[in-house]
Amino acid sequence: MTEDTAAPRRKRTDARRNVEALLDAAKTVFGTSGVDAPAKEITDLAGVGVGTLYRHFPQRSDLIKAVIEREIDACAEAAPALAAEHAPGEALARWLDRLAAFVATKRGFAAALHSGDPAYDGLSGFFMAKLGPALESLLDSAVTAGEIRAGVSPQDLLYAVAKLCAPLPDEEPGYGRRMTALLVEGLRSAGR
Amino acid sequence: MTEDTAAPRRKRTDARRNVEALLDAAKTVFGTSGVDAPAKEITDLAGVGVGTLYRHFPQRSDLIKAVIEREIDACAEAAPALAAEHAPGEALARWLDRLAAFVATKRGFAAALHSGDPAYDGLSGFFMAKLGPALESLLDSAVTAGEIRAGVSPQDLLYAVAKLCAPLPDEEPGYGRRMTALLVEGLRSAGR
DNA sequence: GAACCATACGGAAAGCTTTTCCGGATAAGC
DNA sequence: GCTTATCCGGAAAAGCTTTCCGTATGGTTC
Repeated sequence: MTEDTAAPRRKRTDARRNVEALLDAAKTVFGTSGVDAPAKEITDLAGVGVGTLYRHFPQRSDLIKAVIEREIDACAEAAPALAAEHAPGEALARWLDRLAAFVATKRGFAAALHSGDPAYDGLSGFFMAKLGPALESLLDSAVTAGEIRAGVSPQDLLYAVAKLCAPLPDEEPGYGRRMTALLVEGLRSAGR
Repeated sequence: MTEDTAAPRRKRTDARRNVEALLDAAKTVFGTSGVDAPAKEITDLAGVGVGTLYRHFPQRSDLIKAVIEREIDACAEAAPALAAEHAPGEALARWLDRLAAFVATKRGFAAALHSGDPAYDGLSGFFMAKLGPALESLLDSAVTAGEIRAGVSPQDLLYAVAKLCAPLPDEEPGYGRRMTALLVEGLRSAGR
């Protein structure tokens, strides 16, 4: 039903450029001032008017979603490279570490996920859809190589890491990683 | 340094009544419309003007914090009763279940905790301060009774349950509890 | 390379929410 | 009952997101 053959027109270049500029600016601002930073700050950094922001991202949450989805994509895309460069078990460990770092660093991600705002309902689905296959492939390889016990669901592991590594105000550093390790330990023993 | 002896005057009764009404109304509204519900909705339900709300809770987040802290208190206070009525291991299990239910049910709690807003910085500290001792006592009893292995830090366990049970949009029901069980499993095996 | 027009831009204004302010009310103490 | 510190209520201020629309501009066509 999608008519990709009859593409009527290409999107204007300035429009595409502005979208990129907005995403870049938003990523920066979210990093420095948090996801609650006023939209003005983002448009100023991007050198663009507010109207332009809302043309491309009708709601504020759309921009946040887009920034996060971009980073999830980057995380998923890191898997093949790791699989090619390292032994299966090592590749899995490194990827999980990258995931943990992403979740721990991007405070806005945890905030959006737990906000309860319906606008972000699709986010955890996207997270799962993109990262699930990536993790599954790494997991399968590790299991096949006998470096990891079978019986671990990629879905469960993904959520668990995402949740455990979400940063809390005054928690000791390294908590997320420690707990993740403990969880994997549990999964191994639970695997019988 | 606190001069509780020289209490100059008692807080007016209507003031205290309004604070209670506001907390009750807020709890209800947060439950039905979420923590992002407009303040107006709360003051209307409490039968009070906005000015009154802001007199007692200078910032919106103060009200949210107060509601959450109230529930944390209730959770902590449930521990002694459970300890009195059940065997140590059972009491621990039931209390953890209550904690899990609290975290899973009160979406606003997870949202506040992960929001990144400095206004909620003290919240995880309060959570730990109130619930840590409660859990520690239950844990100690269970360990002493030989029903639970030693080597589990109350702090780690508390945070882990809080994080794992925080609800995500489309996650399967029971995930939090399943993961918590897995984690305890891991802690047991890690206890050597 | 000029003219046309669909598409995109910018920023002013509207719409909501939170937060402040202050004249008027009312418990508490005498 | 009178006094006074404290509190109440809601109107106004402030701040943010979102809408709107006249203007500008990239793409296409001749």
